[in-house]
Amino acid sequence: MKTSSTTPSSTLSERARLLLRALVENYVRDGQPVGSRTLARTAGLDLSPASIRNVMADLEDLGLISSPHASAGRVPTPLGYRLFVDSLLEVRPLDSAEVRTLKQRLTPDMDTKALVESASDLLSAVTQMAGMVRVPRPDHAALSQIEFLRLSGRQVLAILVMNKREVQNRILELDREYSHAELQQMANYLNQHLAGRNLRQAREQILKEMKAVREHMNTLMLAAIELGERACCDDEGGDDLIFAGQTHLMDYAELSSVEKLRSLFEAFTEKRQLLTLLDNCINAEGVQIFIGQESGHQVLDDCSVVTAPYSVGGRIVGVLGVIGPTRMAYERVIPVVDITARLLGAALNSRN
Amino acid sequence: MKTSSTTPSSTLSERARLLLRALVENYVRDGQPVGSRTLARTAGLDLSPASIRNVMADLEDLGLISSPHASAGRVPTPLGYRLFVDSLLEVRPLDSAEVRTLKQRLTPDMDTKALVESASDLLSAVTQMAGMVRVPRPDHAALSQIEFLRLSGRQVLAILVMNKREVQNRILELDREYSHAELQQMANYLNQHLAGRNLRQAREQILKEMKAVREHMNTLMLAAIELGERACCDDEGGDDLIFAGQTHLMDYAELSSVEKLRSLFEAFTEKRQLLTLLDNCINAEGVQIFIGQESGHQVLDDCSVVTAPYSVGGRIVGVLGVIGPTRMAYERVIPVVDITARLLGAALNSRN
DNA sequence: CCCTGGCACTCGTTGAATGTGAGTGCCAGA
DNA sequence: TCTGGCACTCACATTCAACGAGTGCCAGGG
Repeated sequence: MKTSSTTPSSTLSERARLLLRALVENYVRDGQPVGSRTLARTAGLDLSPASIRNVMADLEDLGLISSPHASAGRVPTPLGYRLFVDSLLEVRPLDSAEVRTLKQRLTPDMDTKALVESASDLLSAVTQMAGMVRVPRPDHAALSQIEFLRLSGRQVLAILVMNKREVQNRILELDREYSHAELQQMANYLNQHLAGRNLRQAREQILKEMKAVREHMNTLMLAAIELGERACCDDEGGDDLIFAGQTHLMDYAELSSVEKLRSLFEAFTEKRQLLTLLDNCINAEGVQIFIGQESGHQVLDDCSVVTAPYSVGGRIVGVLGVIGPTRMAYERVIPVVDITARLLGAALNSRN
Repeated sequence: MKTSSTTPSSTLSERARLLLRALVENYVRDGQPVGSRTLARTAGLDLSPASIRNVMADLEDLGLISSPHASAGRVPTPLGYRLFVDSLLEVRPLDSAEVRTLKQRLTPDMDTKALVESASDLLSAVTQMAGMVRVPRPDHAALSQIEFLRLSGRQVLAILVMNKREVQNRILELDREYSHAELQQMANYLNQHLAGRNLRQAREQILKEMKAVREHMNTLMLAAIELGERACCDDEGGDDLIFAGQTHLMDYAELSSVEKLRSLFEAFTEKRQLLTLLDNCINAEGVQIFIGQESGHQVLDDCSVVTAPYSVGGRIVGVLGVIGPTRMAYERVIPVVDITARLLGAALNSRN
């Protein structure tokens, strides 16, 4: 922020950096290509449009900006946005009133499903884009109680009560018939050893005790462990990405060609692509941003995706994020996604 | 089909009827206003364009057709479509190969949720429009087993196994604490008296026996009945309208203005309006058709909705249908919706 | 009386010509 | 190194004319 020529960090003159930043800010605000004159007025630098044109030519050579056509202004390229978010952007933290509002909508007295849906709604409402939340991995959920119900023959219904209120069922096909008493006995055994632990801990515990247990019980316990692993938070398997506010995307001129919308909405119903994208973010440190083609999914070529993982008890259990046009107010969206992830994690956590 | 002037049934000359029918068919096929010459060629009547123009003028006066502008052809109005479907349309039954294909995708070995989703998918795939299915009222589902699980204090988890494989949970807040033994006893009692019946029968049965039962049990049984009433098929309450293929609607020129699409898709996420519309159809005899504004919901002003109730064991338990542009191939869509409703009902039925 | 051909008229659509304005690139001078 | 000036480029809007599909109406013929 001091030298007036090139900075070592970026091979870009301070002036160029300032101009790029001003250009992105202008374009994000107004949505129209910005020309040298506008930039001369708004960038704060005391330069003539002509000088600015020179710098803009450089920026264009570097692939950071481009003009839609000869006599229009310039528009940031994905590369330009990338540089902007990486080193030019000043994330303004949300003001505390906003944070409070968010917090009110994510309170520990809600169950997992309600929390996830609320988070998704909030993301979309606050950013005016599409929100999405990967439902939390059930690992962290505290196992309150486990019970087996004999259905018929070898079929047993396993009932897991998590977090005291949330119930999961799974029908298990067993290797042989078990009597009502046997099932009861096994449930008791499991409850004794597992109640209060989360699924992960429960699994470890089971593995530890496995060897000490009579042979004919192992299989059932293995089944129970498997059940725990497969059990997915709240909803019935696979359908574990919650969207909100997709229709907001119809308001953005850059996406409003019907074909683009079509493929986007197909991706929303299909979910697969977005799931893989989010799952790749699950190990990221914090907020992660995919600009344009960076996501690697063609449907999202004209979009940016901002994601953040959220964690419970120090362990990352899910990811959330928003989808919008590349032209989005990153300096606002980033803190919103960040805070929402924290608040969701906190709410999930302090609920146990 | 005989008199050459006006028929008593409709105040419309046979010629006018034939022309209206040809006009609708042409317009539905090509999507463009149809003029007198085209009609002269395709309607089968051996008339000159000029004569046809005279008839078209009459039809326009009656509000059955209208011209988008002076020098375009004519287009059916909603009223015109209405007359068409009411008395001009010849529903061609589906050929048996198609029926077989549908049948293969709706087999009794699927659970309720899978069946409903499959039906919705089929509707949208076959018609190339949006399909929707109201999930069946649980009344018809056969209660295989009921069990109570003590959670904490007065909270009890009720577990209903329906149709041998489908599980529903509901947490009940009771008036006092019940011991494990008491709960077991009550479950046994209920199972003895209710197993195998469907929820409606179970409810009646309960009401009958109520007076004969000890006082302190009544409340729990009432709770159980209430549970049964509230219990909703498969999914967790309220979310009981399954869509498929909404994106197909983006392909129709008459809907592809972004604002129309926006409000349509908002209606899809909101669901409320469509639910009320469908719920109004639940008492209809068979296929019901809403053309344009007939639905009474502004979002659907440019759409037509074709619905049909489906039933299990003679009782109507749900409704399904499709949404598409008013300009749709009614003579094909109607039998598709009809058959799908029958097949879904049959699959649900023969599963018990 | 109904049907038909003819004709004038309407009106959207297309395409070319034109002007306008925003913005650029480059150059010469301070 | 910055700046004003100037020619140039395009997208966009406007105008205008030609076109064509289709209508409404009228007068003549079966």
